[in-house]
Amino acid sequence: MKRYRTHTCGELNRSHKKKQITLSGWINKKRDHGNLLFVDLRDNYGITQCVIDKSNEIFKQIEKIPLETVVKLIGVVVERSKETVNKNISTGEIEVKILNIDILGETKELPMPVFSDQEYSEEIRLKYRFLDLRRKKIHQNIILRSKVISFIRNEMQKVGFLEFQTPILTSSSPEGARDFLVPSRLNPGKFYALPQAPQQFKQLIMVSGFDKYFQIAPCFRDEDARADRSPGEFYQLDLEMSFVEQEDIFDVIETLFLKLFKKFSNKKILHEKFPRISFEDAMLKYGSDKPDLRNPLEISDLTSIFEREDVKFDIFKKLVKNGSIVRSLTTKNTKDKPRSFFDGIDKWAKEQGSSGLAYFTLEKEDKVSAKGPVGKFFSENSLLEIMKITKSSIGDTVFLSCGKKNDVEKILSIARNKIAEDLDLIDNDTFSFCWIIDYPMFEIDEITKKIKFSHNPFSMPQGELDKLDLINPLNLKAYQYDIVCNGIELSSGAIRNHVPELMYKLFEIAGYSKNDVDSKFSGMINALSYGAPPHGGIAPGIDRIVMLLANEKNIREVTMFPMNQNAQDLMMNAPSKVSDEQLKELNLNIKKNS
RNA sequence: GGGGGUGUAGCUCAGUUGGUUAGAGCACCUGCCUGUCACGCAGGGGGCCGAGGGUUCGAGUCCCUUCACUCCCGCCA
Repeated sequence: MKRYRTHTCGELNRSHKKKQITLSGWINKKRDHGNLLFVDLRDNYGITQCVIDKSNEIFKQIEKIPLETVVKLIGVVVERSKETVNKNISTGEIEVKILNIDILGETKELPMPVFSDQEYSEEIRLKYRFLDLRRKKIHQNIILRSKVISFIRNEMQKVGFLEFQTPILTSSSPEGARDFLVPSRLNPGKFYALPQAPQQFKQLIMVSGFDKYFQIAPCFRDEDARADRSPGEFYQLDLEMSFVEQEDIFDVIETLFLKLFKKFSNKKILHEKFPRISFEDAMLKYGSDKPDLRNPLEISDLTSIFEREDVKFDIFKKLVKNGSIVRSLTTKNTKDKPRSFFDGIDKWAKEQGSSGLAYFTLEKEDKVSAKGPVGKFFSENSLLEIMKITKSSIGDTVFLSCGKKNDVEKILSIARNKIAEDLDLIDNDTFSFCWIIDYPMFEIDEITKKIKFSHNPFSMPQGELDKLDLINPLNLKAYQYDIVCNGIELSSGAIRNHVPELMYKLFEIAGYSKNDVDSKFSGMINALSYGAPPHGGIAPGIDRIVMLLANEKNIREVTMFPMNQNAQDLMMNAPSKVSDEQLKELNLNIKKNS
């Protein structure tokens, strides 16, 4: 006989009846009828109802055992009568008549209940994460995460990818996010950085001839948290392939994601061949490079309408003359919505810091007209043109935003989400994937007005390498792509620049001298000079994939031991002060008053 | 760094216009109850109303400051 258990709490059924068994687990819930006591015993695998009555001399003792005590009990499996079967649990056909019980682990009074589905404050959940993790929903989420990662590993290995580990202590890089730094004891005054991603290493793996690499890679970025962004650390399915073009990477990911999302979710997948949308189109039609394609609303450019003589909307016309643009969102068949609906959206837009959204609804009696506060400014011909551009019809409403391009894109992007939500246009039972492609290589930094890399400095520019227009670098597009699902950016990737001479030129445009590149990216630039294969890759975020599959809005719900928003681990008390001896060894002084 | 929300019993929350001794459910303790599965019933203990200051005859409630948690903006190649 095994010491702690013969079965788990999730496996007993009618076939075990009359058997004497041993179970170990936590007391999830008690229902005390005075002379009859039900005890729900829980472990990782499920819940088993155990029962004892006063005829047993240990009845009084068991009555007093608090919830969440760990016990071992010996009992006999009894089939339940039909009326008392519980269909909600896997063991609901039977119960266990308790013969004896041993307490294995006592509990203090609980800071939070485990059996309840109630929501609790993050503070208490994170401090007592080990209790929180016993709760059903998050327990299942973490198991899902484990299964997802195993599945990915297995699939990647099946198609010939090799899994490698890359260093955790590496060097700081000037591009990208803030680094986490680790002082070096043996090299006083010098620091390691934790990798923001194994970017240079995975390219070096390609130069080393391994052809296809992947890793479930921890990534560290010292930036502020969001609901879908852990402070500090997160995981990527990091992968890189040699001798490939963009579409080869897309194939690998589409195949993997279709299998993965079909296996772990029942939701529909909107397009099995993920649409490719250029960055430019995405910014025009959705105002964002991470569009939610479940949302049918689209944006159109109506700037030219406000250059017409027969349009009298003078405020917008004047702004357009001075370089502003006008874009619109059309909602289908909203003519019967109350005035308060439209004004509510305008008010909301103003709260978001924009100048608001003008709107009119298309009508037709004898001729086409526009109803609404600004409707009178539009001639019939201009309305017909608007209908053509926006693909709208009579009964639809056109919302207008006028301003600088960035501002218009921004407000219409969030208005698109807001209006779709208000009108309930989003099918929550769907995954909508798409690729955003053709990112510009460079962009203008709004603050410094200098040219900087818009995405990844190691990306390969598009076009014949000897004909690249380096004079007008803002026109350069890169083999750089994002994959988006339901409006969530899952990953960026790129075909890499494996030509050192070109790399120097591109970095020069972004303001890095040859010496800068040689010293900051020494490992990689050096390697590219010794026969580097064309290569590319991508790195989808594991946490966000699991969030989508678990239908969770917060990354902490799929992370076993997350930090809070201030990047503190309330359970382990990290970060913490260290001793003077430790500091001395590392040659560090802490500034006073800080 | 900036903006919003929340903070009352171990936990989840209610608390009216500023007015007696701050309530409920769960948990905990006592008692009753042999078919519950969020069991039920009766009773009990448990409160620096996040902290500090102010207004007032009187503050959980109004004002100021501050702290914690959270959401968002900035940031995240």
